[in-house]
Amino acid sequence: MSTETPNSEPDDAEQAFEEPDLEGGYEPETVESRWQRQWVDEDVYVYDGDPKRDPNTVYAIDTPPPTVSGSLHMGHLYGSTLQDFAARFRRMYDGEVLFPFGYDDNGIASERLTEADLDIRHQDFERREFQERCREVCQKYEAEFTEQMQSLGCSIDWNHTYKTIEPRVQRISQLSFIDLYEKGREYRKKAPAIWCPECETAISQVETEDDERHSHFNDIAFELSGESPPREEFVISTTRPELLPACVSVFVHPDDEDNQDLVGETARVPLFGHEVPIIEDDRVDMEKGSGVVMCCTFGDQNDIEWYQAHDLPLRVAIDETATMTDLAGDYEGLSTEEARETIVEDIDDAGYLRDRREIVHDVGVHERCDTPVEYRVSKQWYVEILDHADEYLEAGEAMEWYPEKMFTRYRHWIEGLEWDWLISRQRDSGIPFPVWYCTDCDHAVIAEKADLPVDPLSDDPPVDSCPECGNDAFEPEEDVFDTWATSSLTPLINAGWDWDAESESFEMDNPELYPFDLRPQGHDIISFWLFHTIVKCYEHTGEVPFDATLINGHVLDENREKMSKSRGNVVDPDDVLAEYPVDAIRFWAANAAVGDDFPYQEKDLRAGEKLLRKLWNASKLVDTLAPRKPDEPAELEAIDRWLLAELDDAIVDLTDYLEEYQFAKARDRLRTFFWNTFCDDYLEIAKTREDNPSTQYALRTAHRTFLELWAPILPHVTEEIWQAIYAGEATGDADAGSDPSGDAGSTAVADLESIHRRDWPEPRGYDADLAAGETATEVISRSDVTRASASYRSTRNSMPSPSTARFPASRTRSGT
RNA sequence: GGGUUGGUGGUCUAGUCUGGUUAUGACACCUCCUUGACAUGGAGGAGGCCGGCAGUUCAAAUCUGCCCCAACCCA
Repeated sequence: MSTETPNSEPDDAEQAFEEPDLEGGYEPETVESRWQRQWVDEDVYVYDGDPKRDPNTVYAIDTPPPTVSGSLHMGHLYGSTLQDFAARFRRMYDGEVLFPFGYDDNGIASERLTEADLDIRHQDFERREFQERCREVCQKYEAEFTEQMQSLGCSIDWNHTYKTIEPRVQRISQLSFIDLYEKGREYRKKAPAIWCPECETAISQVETEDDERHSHFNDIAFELSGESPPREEFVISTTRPELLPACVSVFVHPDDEDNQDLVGETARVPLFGHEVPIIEDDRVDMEKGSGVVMCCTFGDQNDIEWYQAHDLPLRVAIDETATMTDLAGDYEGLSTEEARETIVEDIDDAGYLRDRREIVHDVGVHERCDTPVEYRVSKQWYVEILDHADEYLEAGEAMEWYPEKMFTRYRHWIEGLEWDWLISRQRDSGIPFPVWYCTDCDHAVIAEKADLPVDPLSDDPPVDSCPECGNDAFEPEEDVFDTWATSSLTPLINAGWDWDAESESFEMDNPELYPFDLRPQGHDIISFWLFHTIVKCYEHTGEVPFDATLINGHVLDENREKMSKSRGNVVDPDDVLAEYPVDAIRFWAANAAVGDDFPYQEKDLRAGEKLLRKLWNASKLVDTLAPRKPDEPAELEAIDRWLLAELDDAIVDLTDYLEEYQFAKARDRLRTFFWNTFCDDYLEIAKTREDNPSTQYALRTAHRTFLELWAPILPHVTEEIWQAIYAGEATGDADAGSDPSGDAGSTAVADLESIHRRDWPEPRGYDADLAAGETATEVISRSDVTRASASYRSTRNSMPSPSTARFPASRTRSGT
């Protein structure tokens, strides 16, 4: 073993299992991928599910599955690394851990990815056929993504993965719909909904965002009709003159003295000629334009409120593709943009345009395609949430928030809710509603739970005739669920929630997992993903689905600026991984206070590399200073007792920090103790006490503990050192380790004694001896260390025996 | 426009809730050191009016008010 030459056997060097040893320097580029492969091959992180397990001995994480819309970015890398810190710590500390992984591939995002990737349009395909294309494209991206994820070395249970489009999940999603329907929490209603004319679907409030757009404010004169009008005309300002044909009324603020005379009069819409009432309402913004405003079907959310409050008629001038309808007369068939320009010209020609000026204003756009949204009346399915808002708030209060301050965001979001949750989407790719409608009375027929998953487009309804009217003809629901309707079920998916026909109730395959211990996610998705998940799970189970939620911040660029493609400051994880060890990246990731945004910093990656090297080199030194398994002396000497007392303190602190997800504090505490106290002070002293059994015992005890304490943060290097020195010793068998002749990975060692499955260190009780600590601290003051080292040096020069000769076992064990 | 969070040596940050040593550490910088793992190491040093203004207090990075700046969330 010790005579192994670096470049022998170039032919199958890759294939053969490389026995870890401490020769030479640490080589992360080969070591890390080797362990990543082996951890997966040997099921080191597989959750050993047992429904009867005491829930308190299981630490279950519910990870939000990434949307399939592209490749891995720094946010994924950072988020999964934080989750992995928690998972690895808990696996050692608590026992079993479920760290699952999934893909959210049933929604608009993956549908648009497919269109872009294949350069096709969903409209040009049959639904089934288009869905096939989606599956193919997603599969390709998912395979790539999985590979990238695995190269991060996260302790994910790769046997426990799911896709939100797979049949099992489709069944859960449809069961969820039926359960909420039976509980009276869902309704189908014809009502105004936010509509994306590009995607041609209704969308929910959370899918819109504001975007600054250039536009024009047009001052348009309206004439008063009526018997004896108080004046001839008034002026309204609008950015959307194409909505004139949809105008249904004009509003004036009750406090607007200048325009009070208009209230109760009737106005004639220019160009289109129809007459509309002038009404007062305090929702008018008096500061904007002339203070007089027109209400249309529908320009914005105010229009909808007025439509409902004043019982106004509907005048639909724009259809689902943002094309003018016949109501627009001559303008029928034009797009809204074309109509806007043409109508302004015609209004000008007719002498009604009083002014036109350029403005920049915020427009609601669909977050997926940046298209300004419209508001359309259509028949949609809703989940009722507004009436339970208080309960959802209480559910949020019942959870632990890390950091605590993030709860405020959740509270504000709930307090600002204005719409029930719209869950139907007029799309091709997605999970279908398990619903048919009677062609006669429109009664909704819901699928039988046993038949799920179903697709009403190809499956028959469970009844032959309508239970309401006896009619025997049905029409399938063509809509599919909103992505969030399914991705809000991940705790139930992970716990194996299903309808049990025998007991006639919902049950879980792994009830010990639910409620989940931790829900990690970025702070940007608190308001919808986390919120929707709480809504769904709470309604289904009556329980808050998570004990705690961990909110991570965003990764910024080196100048603390948000990464964005347009700015060109995006850091690609592949580039970082090519240059730095994963463990060094993890060391960087542990640096931010949880919840804070923090910059990507190469110098922190270099600091991580230095630490790996230090850990490696210190391990080499320890290995030459003490036998691998020294006996515990009856009495420890003061200096050694002091070290172990300090170690106890570090264990206590570290355990507290990691339990509270304070990764940055854990990292700094351990680094300082390891580097400054252990390496700089204690190792120097230990060099002078080589044959001392007390020191040998303390050295080895501390070294093993350091590896265990570092394991959650630096899993690769600690595993490599552990395997090189300590693995296999428990049995004492000669064949501990592996069978080098075995044929590569597939038949690898049956039971790898991974450091990551060891028990988390516990204090050994040395902290009680404070007096020794006091004395010892004085002993290792700088001058003493220097003097001790110097004196050792002078004696050593006349002593021939190399330390390695004294412990031959340390060099040959692995070779036997 | 409303809300939330943050602003600490050149850079990133700890400390702020619970006021009280010389304000923490890392990186960068300067000086010295080839001491049996590590010079990608070690020892030492310089560098901060803790965003601004006012207030409370014997005492303020820390508490209060106002202002400025940045990011995010919601309009």
